[in-house]
Amino acid sequence: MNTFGDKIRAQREKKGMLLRELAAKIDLDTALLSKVERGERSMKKEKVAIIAKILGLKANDLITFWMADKIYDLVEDDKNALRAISVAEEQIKYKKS
Amino acid sequence: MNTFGDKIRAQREKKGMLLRELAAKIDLDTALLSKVERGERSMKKEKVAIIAKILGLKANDLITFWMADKIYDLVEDDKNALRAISVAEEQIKYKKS
DNA sequence: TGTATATTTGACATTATTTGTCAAGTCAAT
DNA sequence: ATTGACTTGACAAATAATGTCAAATATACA
Repeated sequence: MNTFGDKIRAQREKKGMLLRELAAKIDLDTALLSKVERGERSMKKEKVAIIAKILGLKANDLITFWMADKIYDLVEDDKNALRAISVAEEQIKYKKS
Repeated sequence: MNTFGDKIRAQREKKGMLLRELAAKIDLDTALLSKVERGERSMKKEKVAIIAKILGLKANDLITFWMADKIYDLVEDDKNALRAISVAEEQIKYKKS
């Protein structure tokens, strides 16, 4: 799953921006950004808000997709994935209360 | 959050097993197992099924808690945690279909 | 065709995080 | 005060994540 990469690629192209242009703006190697957009690599969380600003996307949305991809990578090959997600959700909800 | 550690400590004590006994059986340093039980450290996923068998717990349940803790650690300090979990859940469900 | 530009690929280097180890420490019971 | 069980903290080793570069590929088009 690569929601995050898809989002930024779509928005970058919508803005008519080159991969290397965006890479330069966020101080990331072009090759790495290419991999991030295709979901082959992940990028550091602290760059997500920066890229959101440059692309004119909501930082919270982009961070959400970034985290969702991380969660997906963590559990995807396990049959207990949905149960684990559900337990984690309860833990978060409990913490909030 | 430390569901996994709590589960194994509770079950170990229920069985009257010493920390170092369990540690020896699963080939883990006693100090490390102590930290795992208290949630200060995580253990490798491949040891989870082994420890489940020794303690007489269902491996799938223990793995589920182990993963839930991992997800929790990943998102806990972010306000988008619940949204991210929800997106990941959809991704898993979508993949299955 | 062939050249220019954009992106991708793969191998490798660097850095960060996780996992493991040990010695010394605490604590409770005797 | 000695013993046994566990904990703590500093450090080491192993693994994973991130970054870099040069070469490969692809696409447009003169």
